[in-house]
Amino acid sequence: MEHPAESLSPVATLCLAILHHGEATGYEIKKLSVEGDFSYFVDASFGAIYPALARLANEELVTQREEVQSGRPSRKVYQITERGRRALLAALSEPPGADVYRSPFLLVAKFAPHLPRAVVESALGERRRRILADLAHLEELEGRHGDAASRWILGYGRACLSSDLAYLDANAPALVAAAGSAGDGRLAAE
Amino acid sequence: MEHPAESLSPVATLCLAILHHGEATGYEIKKLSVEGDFSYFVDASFGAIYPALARLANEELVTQREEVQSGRPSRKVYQITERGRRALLAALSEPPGADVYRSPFLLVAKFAPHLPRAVVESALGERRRRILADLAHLEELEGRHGDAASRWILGYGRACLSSDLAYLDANAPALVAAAGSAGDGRLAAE
DNA sequence: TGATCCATGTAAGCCGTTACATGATTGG
DNA sequence: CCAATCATGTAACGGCTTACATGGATCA
Repeated sequence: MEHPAESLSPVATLCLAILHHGEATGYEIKKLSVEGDFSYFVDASFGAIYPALARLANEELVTQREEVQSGRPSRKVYQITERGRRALLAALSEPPGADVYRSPFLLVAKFAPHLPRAVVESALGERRRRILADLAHLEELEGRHGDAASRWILGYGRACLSSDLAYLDANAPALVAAAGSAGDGRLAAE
Repeated sequence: MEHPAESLSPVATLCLAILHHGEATGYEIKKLSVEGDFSYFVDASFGAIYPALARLANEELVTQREEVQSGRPSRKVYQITERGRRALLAALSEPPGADVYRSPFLLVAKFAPHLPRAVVESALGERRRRILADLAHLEELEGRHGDAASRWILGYGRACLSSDLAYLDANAPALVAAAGSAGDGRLAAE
């Protein structure tokens, strides 16, 4: 049960990255991956995390300790091992894959001339709301983070979101104006 | 063979979106999804596109015409139908999913203190190169696009990439300085 | 002469989501 | 009293990637 580790899956990498900072349960890893400062990497579900942790334990990249609790289900607390640390650092040392940006919103924007004004407006509004929420969340995270690298990446995120918001605010009216300008008969309207 | 369309998969949406602008073969759709101005939406492979087109033809959202060529394999040219247009516009009319940003690079950045300087430097350099390439590519696309909506989304992309680059240029030295500052024994070095 | 472009498709397999199963405790 | 939180896991299903199979034409 000790392969040469054969490179980690994204979820496994996430688990090790989080455990590098301290022990945690699967449940906590999930929360950190969604709300914490790892959400930019992968956004994993339980169905992915639990099996990944089991595999990591099998390969001895993590160890586990069971904590029986009264009233609550018992929790399995995982710790990263020396081998785990090495595997993580090795994975991070090889050239990182390209960043991925997928935007359903931009597709809507591209089709603005073919869509009703209301649809474009609500997509724009929803997007703005989300950027604002992310920004607020980011600033909250910035409040409670000491190490330089964390502040660096949070700053990165803030820079991107800010310019994003600026473009949106400056150019939303233009997109709304373009909406519905192509004659498409009557759309998906009922 | 005519279900109520039951909402489109991302790849199917991509196909319809491209076909909305004019007929194309599976091969061409792939190219446009990688190089063209749809790459921000999904980046599909042949193994995803061909079956998707077959399904769309089955649901009568597209039609196909076979063009026999001498010397070359014959090509299947697809056209979107009225039903296809309606299905696409209906899909785009419901609230778009959240934009996704996944960054292996930021994970490397977060672990900078635990990684050798050379690793951090090369990740930073690679990222810079990619942003520059994307920017150049974007400007090339901007040169040959008439409609307002296309220019809008290209401008959006340019704004994001520019601020991205600016942050990188301003803050790369700080990250390099932080590299290797945590004592990790000897890393993944052999 | 060897890589790349054109061009379609299938099959196996991975990786992950969703839904299900279970159930006490705490907070509104 | 109802919802959410804590907590782990399994099973089914889906969608996409990768590799395979095929092969002439063009370009360096």
